[in-house]
Amino acid sequence: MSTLGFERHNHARCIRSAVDAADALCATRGLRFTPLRRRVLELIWQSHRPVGAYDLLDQLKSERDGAAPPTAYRALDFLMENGLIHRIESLNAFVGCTHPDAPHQSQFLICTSCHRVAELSDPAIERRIDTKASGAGFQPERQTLEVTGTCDACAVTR
Amino acid sequence: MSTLGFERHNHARCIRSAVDAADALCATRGLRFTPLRRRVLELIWQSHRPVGAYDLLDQLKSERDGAAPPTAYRALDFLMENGLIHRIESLNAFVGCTHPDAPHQSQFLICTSCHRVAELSDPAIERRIDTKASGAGFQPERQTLEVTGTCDACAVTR
DNA sequence: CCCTTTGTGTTATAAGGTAACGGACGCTAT
DNA sequence: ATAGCGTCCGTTACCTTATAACACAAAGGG
Repeated sequence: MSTLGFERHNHARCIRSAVDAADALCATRGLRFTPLRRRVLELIWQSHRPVGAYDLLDQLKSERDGAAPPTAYRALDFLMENGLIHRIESLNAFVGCTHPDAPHQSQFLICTSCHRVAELSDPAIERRIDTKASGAGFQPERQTLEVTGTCDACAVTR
Repeated sequence: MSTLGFERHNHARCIRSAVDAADALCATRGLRFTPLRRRVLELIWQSHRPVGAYDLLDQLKSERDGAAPPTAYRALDFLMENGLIHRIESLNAFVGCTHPDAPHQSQFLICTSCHRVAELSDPAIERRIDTKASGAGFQPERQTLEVTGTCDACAVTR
């Protein structure tokens, strides 16, 4: 199995399960998963590549009249606050979260060749960073880890 | 000693030594450390807080005629390429590198209260991330680790 | 059914970043 | 010394990303 693990997965199912999970999560927490928010989450899940807010906005514009930057950003804010998507800081872009139920820090492998992204999700690294920061007298709240490089699918192709 | 360790340091010396180090490094590598580049490095080192490109530009404008965005960005690019400054991705801002001689990944503690920043510089974490990524078949090239939270000086004050 | 809260439409503007071209300056080799 | 070349910087224009502020609509609780 390759790094980012996207070779043969059923992506339609992938999208559906992400949206279903979001649905359930919002129901549980009493959050309003409005049509706009749902649609934005679907659009983000169209691929495993991070999506820029304005790319998203272009799609929204073609679907609903009067979509403007705040239309996109407000939905993105909601999705981020509730852990349904992550922001890739080094790309100013957004990607679906693969396990929104379990709280976790942002850890990503980013392929500079195919631009796909995978969550690393390593609790050991997370703890280690936390310990190191705390040991220095710092109270850590949020971690952002972004590793750029080449995924093995792309490495083979070269 | 507190987290970010800035209580009683002589900041004038701090700036001077950073610029001297840059000077030496450029001499060694045959790079042109022009007045503009030197000045931008000095401005970035005015504090241990990350500086936005446009804040920098405002200062440049007051010092030299016709400073425009490319004036700032070109100098910033040079300084980054040569490891003299780091970019804080989550803030779209730049901060001086505390040890430009030793190649290392970007690791930062960022206080959301005083906005000061310190390099973590933990080779063990760096290696561990590298190992984990490689183990997943990914060829890592660059790491960005940014931890936001509260430094102990700010924690006490609350 | 009214009221409050939350979400969205709309306009405007702020903040961050790059492309492209021309001229100036500093090398090096003749 | 100077011609030629490469790098650096000035300059203009423009693009991308993000937020502020205000008005209206819709949802949900008494």
